[in-house]
Amino acid sequence: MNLFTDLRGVVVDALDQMTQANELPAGLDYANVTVEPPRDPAHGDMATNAAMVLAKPAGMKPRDIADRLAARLTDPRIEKAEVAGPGFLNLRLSPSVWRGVVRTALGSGGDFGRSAIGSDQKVNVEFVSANPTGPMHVGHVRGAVFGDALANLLAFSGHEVTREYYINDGGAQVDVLARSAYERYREANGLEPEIREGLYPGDYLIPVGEALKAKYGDSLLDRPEEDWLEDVREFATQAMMEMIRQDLASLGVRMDVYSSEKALYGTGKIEAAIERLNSLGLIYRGVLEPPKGKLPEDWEAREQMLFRSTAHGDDVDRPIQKSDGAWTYFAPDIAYHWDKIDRGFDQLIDVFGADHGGYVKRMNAAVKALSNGRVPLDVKLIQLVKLFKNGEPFKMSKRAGTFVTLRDVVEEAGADVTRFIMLTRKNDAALDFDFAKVLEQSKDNPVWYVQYASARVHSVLRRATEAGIDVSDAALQAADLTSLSHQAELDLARKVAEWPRLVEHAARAHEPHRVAFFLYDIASDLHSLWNRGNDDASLRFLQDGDSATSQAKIALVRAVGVVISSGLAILGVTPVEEMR
RNA sequence: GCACCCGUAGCUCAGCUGGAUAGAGCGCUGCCCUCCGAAGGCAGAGGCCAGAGGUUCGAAUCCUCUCGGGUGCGCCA
Repeated sequence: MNLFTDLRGVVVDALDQMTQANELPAGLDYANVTVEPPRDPAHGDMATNAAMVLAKPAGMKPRDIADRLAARLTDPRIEKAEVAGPGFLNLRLSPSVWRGVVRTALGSGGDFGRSAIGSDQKVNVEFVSANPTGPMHVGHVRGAVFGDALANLLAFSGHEVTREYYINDGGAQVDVLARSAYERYREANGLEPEIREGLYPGDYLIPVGEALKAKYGDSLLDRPEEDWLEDVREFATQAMMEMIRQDLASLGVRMDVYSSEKALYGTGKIEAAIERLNSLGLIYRGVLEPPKGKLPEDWEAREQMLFRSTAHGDDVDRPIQKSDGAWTYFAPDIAYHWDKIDRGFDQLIDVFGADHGGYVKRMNAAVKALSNGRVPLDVKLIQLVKLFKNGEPFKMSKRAGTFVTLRDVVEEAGADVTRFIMLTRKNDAALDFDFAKVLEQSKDNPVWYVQYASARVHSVLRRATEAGIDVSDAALQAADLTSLSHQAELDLARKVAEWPRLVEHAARAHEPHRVAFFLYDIASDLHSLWNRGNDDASLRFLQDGDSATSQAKIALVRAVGVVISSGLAILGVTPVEEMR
């Protein structure tokens, strides 16, 4: 329930009345009728496009429809309805509407803006899914923050959300991990490690080697690989996952489910998924055309098992078995997504790095086929983050195996700042992250600016309390708000009213960055009003000797604080109460 | 060669799934501190929304093509 949908209901009711009075033909489709705040506040508080949308199907002039619609809008909340421009109907709302919004925000506390658009919707958000071969690096951070914030946003809009991590522990890379760890194990036993080309050279495997020694002593030394590979792989993978879990925790991310790729092998799940596709006539043996442009040197035509993904919108069919009969990476992925469908999710979201863009169509095709078109899959591609320090590119030397880790970023910038900044860009746009800038205390830094607003809200509450004014939610809610009458104050209240609508739009679009931008906006409005108090004493939040008026203004400030807090909660950022 | 993403103010980016005169920050110009926090605020200049067609009451947004940038393209994951 929010103001905008309420008012749309009022407009639709009026349209129905017009239909009954034969002022409109029956059977019109209202789907495109909107009621939204106009960009230009001079046009009023709300505007509806009803007359323009209906003009053609009704065979009438827009302004005629608008005039009659205006006459039927008798809801007390609407003070004035006037036709403007090509046929917009601009609505001016009673100030009491905005005061009511303030009261609602205070009354529902942290739940203000919570929506039910996702009720009965089970959503699975798969994100991070970093290979368990090392600590998380900066490239994973953005995906982790995005996925977590999106999950928060969906939960806030009523969805039942599962956060899930897919562990790629079934491929060749975990064998490489095992061999790398084995060298560190030899090192722990006093031998010289041989970190050959292709192995993981990072220091983070040294403690794993030591732990292997603690567990196995010297019993694995000088044994052929087949004797130890499986055990060491299992051990090292678990160690890596423990490290990743800790990395995620340091960012404030907690997964609900960890799914293992390896666990799909040998259980018949992959075979079952492929058989399911086969029964749909989507599996065949064939030879793919050679890739155009960049032809691999050793390319030769080979027959393999293919998935007819072109039947569901892909450009070419995709191999699910290598020519030697082993599964490609795609096969367990199909099985995994089928498993998710099977677990009853109504909606799947995959958060991938942008380099997986070529994977989207085939995954969509697979999910469409497996779910019979029932379960939508939205793959969110996360563009890369470019690190800077004082404008200079922050280099990571891959050769040395010393990449910038998630831990480095969090230790340098802090989890809150990192999370907020990562969400100040649309997911599919590249993002610059400058360690110096994100910690800067200026308006150029959105985190700081929003936190500053949060601090100001608390500052007002503290000072009011010192002045003996009751600022409990109950008291503020009961306060007489009629003194909130200045346009600047009503504008801020209007901004508060937009919060529930923004949540719904952001949730539907799967775009948590909109929350960050909104917070910046409302923070800016609060700062602006605060500053007007410098010139116009009547706009100050604390009015000396007039606790009733003060309470009304504080109620507004507090309502802004409620929005900032719940917005930051969606982003996973802790609001500050004081600037230090 | 093909697919996907991107192209909006000098710079970095928003733009509410098609609405009215396209917005914000930085930078630039000019104002504002006996003032609840000036780590700020207010105002101004700055745009052919890459380009060309199309769809319609109406396009930065949808469609087609062109140009430019990024990513990806079987036997890696």
